[in-house]
Amino acid sequence: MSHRVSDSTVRRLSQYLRVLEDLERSGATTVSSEALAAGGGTTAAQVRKDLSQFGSFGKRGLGYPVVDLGARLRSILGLERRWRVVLVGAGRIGSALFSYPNFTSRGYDCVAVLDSDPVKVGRWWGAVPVRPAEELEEVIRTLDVDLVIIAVPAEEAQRVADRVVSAGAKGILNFAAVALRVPPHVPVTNVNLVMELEALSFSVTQVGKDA
Amino acid sequence: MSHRVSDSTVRRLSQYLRVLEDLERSGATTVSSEALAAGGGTTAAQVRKDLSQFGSFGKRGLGYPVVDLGARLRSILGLERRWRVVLVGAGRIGSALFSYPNFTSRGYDCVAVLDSDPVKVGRWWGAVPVRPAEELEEVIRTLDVDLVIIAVPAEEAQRVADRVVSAGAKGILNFAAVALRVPPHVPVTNVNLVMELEALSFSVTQVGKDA
DNA sequence: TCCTGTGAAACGGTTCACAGCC
DNA sequence: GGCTGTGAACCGTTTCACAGGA
Repeated sequence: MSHRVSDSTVRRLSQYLRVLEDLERSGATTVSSEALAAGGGTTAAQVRKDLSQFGSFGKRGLGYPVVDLGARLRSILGLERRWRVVLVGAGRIGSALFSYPNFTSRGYDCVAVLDSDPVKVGRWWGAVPVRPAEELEEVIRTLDVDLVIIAVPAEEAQRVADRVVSAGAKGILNFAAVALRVPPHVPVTNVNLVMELEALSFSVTQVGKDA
Repeated sequence: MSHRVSDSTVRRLSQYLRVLEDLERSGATTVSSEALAAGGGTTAAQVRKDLSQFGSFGKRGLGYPVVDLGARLRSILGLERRWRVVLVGAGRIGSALFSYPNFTSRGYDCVAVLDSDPVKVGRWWGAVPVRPAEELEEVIRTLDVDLVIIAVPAEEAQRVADRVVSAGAKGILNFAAVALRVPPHVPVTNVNLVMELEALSFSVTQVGKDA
């Protein structure tokens, strides 16, 4: 069971978990692969393949136990522990992320915010003060940080990433529009809003180009 | 040249365009597939395959002309025109998107912001007032809206999407954590920040699980 | 009967390798 | 010589179809 799990599978697991949590609230005890597929925007066969990579949770003829499967997915996704997170770049994107109710409830704790703008330094973000960017390494080490969110302009992102890696953070969520170069033991997840918008305008441009 | 272009290809084109714009500013006239690959985080062969789907822009032995290729990519991605955009949900995510310098410079104009919270209605977002959510259809029709950004809680997202589709918008950028059901002629691009975070924590959990 | 688990087939995207043009 | 354009091989993912347990 230690083979490579694809990225798309993981995203779908996250989606299934959301559906399961809704079902938990509604009191359902079992769920079929078909129902999970409907809620997750995919197919029943896909759901079964995805889940079978991690074991056999379902009962044939019945479906999957809602609570057990939810717990298992949380365990697989690494949501059973809490993650200590630092935000670099005290802009709107970071603030958007922190305002998500799921951010804290899913186990992520923002332990520091940093910014290179002296005007922002010293202000408070909820319970956390904005610190100067120079303190990055110190913060990562002394606050035992796991994940770093990079939300700075593209030109600065690689420099931040280098410092983050050498200070020993375990993963990076990158909002800057550059491909970061980091060693393979530090996973990076990229989110690029402009790229998504452009993918959308491409799709819209394509619609009706097939008559 | 009218075959199906994959989603991943489009995202990469968007990345290449960014690299080309940097090169334009630095005055370079040609660029090799290898250089584009380095800036875009892929391989030279991938760059050539991607571009060859739309024609032959390069000169063998030389590379690609920076300015021409940039223009061509903008045309392919639908960035030669301006897009009229409405934001539904006057929260932080939308505000983050609008604060991106590239949002306006790449051709996106926010023509309206809507929210169901009476406290937010009437406030101004830059040059645009926040309007009540009921006006959605009217706004889409009278302001000739192309794209709608859905940034509302998951429970409300499908209802908003239905109204958006029936009012005739051409595409949706969805920040809500649900798979929207829409007819095939309305492209949807999903951005799910919590899912990205969970994909990251999964990857970090996996690192070192292979010894 | 119902629904999962899973090999096998089909599909699509990426990589390779080289022919062809500058 | 250098670098693009592209068929062919490769590889991972999705879909299919059915065996088998509740």
